[in-house]
Order: sequence, then C-alpha cells, then structure tokens
Amino acid sequence: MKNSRQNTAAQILDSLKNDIISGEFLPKQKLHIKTLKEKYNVGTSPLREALSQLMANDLVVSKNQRGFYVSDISIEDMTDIYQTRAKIESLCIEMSIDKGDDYWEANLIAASHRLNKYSKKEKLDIDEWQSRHGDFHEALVAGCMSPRLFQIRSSLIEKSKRYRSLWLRENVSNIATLKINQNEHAALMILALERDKKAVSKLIEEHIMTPVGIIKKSLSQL
Amino acid sequence: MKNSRQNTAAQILDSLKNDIISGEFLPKQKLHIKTLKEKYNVGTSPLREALSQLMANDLVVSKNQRGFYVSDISIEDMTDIYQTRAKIESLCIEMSIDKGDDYWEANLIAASHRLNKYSKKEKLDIDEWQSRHGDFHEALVAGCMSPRLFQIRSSLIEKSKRYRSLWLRENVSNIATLKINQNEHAALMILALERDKKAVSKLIEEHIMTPVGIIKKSLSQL
DNA sequence: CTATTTTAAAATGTCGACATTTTGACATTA
DNA sequence: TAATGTCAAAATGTCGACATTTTAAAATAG
Repeated sequence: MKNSRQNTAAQILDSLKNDIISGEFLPKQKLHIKTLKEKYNVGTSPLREALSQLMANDLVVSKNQRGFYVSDISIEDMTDIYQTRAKIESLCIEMSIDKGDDYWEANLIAASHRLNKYSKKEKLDIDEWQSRHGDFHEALVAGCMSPRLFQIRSSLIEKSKRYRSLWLRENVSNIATLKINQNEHAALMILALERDKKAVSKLIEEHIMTPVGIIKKSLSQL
Repeated sequence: MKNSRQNTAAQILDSLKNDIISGEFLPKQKLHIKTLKEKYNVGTSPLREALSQLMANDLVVSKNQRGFYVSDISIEDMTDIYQTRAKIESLCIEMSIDKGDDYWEANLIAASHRLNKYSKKEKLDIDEWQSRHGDFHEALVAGCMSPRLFQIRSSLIEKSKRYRSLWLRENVSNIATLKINQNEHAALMILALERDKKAVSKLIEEHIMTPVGIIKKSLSQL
C-alpha cells in the first residue's frame, strides 16, 4: 500500500508547487536536494523529475552544477504577467462571443448567479469565494473552444497566483473592493450576453489589471 | 573531459526534442526507457528528467506505471495550434505598433531586406531561408516588449514545428507559393510601418493560416 | 472453442552509492 | 591588509541495482 494510485514524482510536484506558490519557499531561495529529500521523504529521482517540471513552469531555475533555486519575483514580471493575462483573457472572451451558443449563455448566467449570491453573504469563506469567482471567469471564456488557448490561460493564472496571494492578504477584509468587483462581474455578464465585444474586452482588461496597483505597493515594501 | 559545459539531461532534452519534431519518433510511439538509454548512451535519471520536461512541452505524454509515449498529432490539434498562433502573433504585432520606436522600424526594414534578397535567389538553401524568414517575423513582433507573451509565442512556434515539416516537404520546390508569400511579407512590413493595426492583424492571421489547408491534406493521407 | 486464471518475462519507477564539481575557510605571498 | 592559492567539506548529477507493476502467453476450466 505504498502509492494511492499516483507517482511519487507527481505527488512531490504538487507539494513543491504549492509550497512555492504559498510562499513557504521564498523567491531566490536555494533548494537543497538533501533538505528536500528529508522534508518530503523521497529519493533523488522523483525529486529531480518534479524540479525539472517546475523549471518548465518557470517556478524554479537551475544553474548547471549549482543546484536549483526558487525563481525570482519582481514588479516588472508581475506587471508583464498581468498584462499578458488581460490580453489573453480578452482574446478568449471575444472568441467566446463569436462562437458561444445557448449552453454557454446558460452556464454563464448560472455561474454569475452563484458568485453573486455568495458575494452578498455576511461571513464569507475566502476559498469558497475564490472557487466561485474562478468558475465565473471560466464560464465567460468557456465558449472559446480552443484547448491550446485555455492551456495558455491556465498557465498564466498559475503564474499569477504567487503574486495574487499578496493582493488577497491586503483585501481579504476589504468589503468595499469586493463590491466594486461584483459590479464589474455583473457588467461583464450583461455585455457578454449582448455580444458587445469591444465593451467586454475593455472591461475585462481593466478588471484583471485591478490588483496590479496594490500588488506593486506590497512588492516595493519587501 | 566528460561534459562540454552542459548537463547530460539538457543534452538529451535537445536530442529527444529534435528527434520527435523531425519525425524520427512517430506520434503515439512508445518510448522504451531501455531503448532510449542505449540509443543516447545515458543513465536513467537524466533521461527521465528530459522526458519530464518534454511532458511539460506537450511532446510526450506518460501514463502512470505504463511508460512514456510520443504525443499524438491530429488535424484538430494542428488547426487549434495554428489558429492560436495566428491570434497571438496578431496580438504581438498590435502591441509592437503601439510601442515600437525608430529602432524597431529600422530593424524591421533590415530584416525584410535580408529576406527579400534571399527569396529572389535562384538556388536557395531551405535552412537559410527559414532562418531569415524567422528573423523577419521576429522583427515584426520585437516591439511588443513582453517577455511572457514572447514565451507563449515561442512555445506555439515550437509546437507547430512538428506539423510545419509536412508543409515544407510539399512546398520545398514550389516556387510560386514562395512568391505569394514574399508579397505578403512586403505588405506586412509596409502596413506595420504605416501603423495600420487593423490591416496588419488581418493579414498576419491569414498569412499564418496559409499552410493549414495543405497540412490538412497531408495529414488525412496518413 | 471461448473465457478466465496462472505464471513468467519485461518494463517501470525508486532508491542509495559514487564520481565530479563547487564552495568557502585557511594559509601563503606580495 | 589585500590578493591569490590550496585543500577539505559539501552539494550536485549520474549510474546501476532492486522492488513493484504491467503485459501477454500458457494453462485451466466451463
């Protein structure tokens, strides 16, 4: 009963990824093979395999014969990621509007309803809110129907997670921000259903860029 | 004197990538660890590391405890990659037009000239042409200044290489196609310099989608 | 003759050991 | 004192062996 139906390498990959995104391992920090082996109770091979994949995900960098390091973060990188995310999201939505059918519309309305209801609650669990929020944005782009573009979108969302946690720390208790956010979500849905590509594009780009200012401040304080 | 200043894993990565893209390993083909170890004269660890990274690049897939396979190709996948590439390239160029300065313009003109001169030659080496062609398109998008977007662009070009080889096989001797191509290249440059975003966008998307029809035919004959 | 079970061969994924390279402290020299 | 050189300790990257799982061929039962 060693493996619950999964590779050791794959397990380590998840753990390491989470520990880097959550900030347990800090940017630029050295990742000593020996330490990691002890921490996760694994051998060399699966650990190095996981690190290899994290390299391809830009979360880890390696210098030849000089080991692995958590990749650095910076304001420039953060801005670039968010700008690119905004452009890609806009592209996805425009394609959704071109191709989306009745099911796309229905699912979008449903996801919007779920997010809206939850956002009005008194005591809200941040994880549940994040889940519904993610689902809403996914419903918006679901009509695009391009696996490769989705892959790019997911990858960018992953990359932005490291920075997003900074924004959440500042805004977890800030209800006002959430309300503004909620107005934007409502507007996004309406404009999408009206098939107003130009307007949705503009709004979604602004919407995604919202956290950038706050994260910038947080980063420059480090 | 074992390593000429590079990891074994990195060397294997390059070799394997090339051998998959060039078609030496066929789609869906099983990649036996033992065979690969003998072919490349390496041990288990660096080989598995290379395979891990190729997984992240979608050139290899792995089923748990059932080994590695060259990822499959299909008309749907090819179309999706090229469509996405077209959209991304269009995005890059629009940003270039927004941000490009005099140096961008000058480099674009230079790259265009180099491609143009070479395309008019009698006997042309396909590798040299490809190099100049790649440089021209890179010059077009160079003003965009987004590392992350470039990364996405490069990744898509890599992915399309497997299919592109089919197109080249059909058109390597077809001069007429090249001439049409050359007219488009000239038009692209002129429109870019005139900062006509709409027109460049439209043209570049068509330009990138050109090979799709031919590749489709080649693929359905397999 | 077909379907299930058994069994041996092959292949995968993991581990710990080893050789090579890097690092940083200490000694030597200018 | 600063700069250079030496050398041991630490860390990396690679290898081959081993345990576990999968495969597919032979044997058995229905």
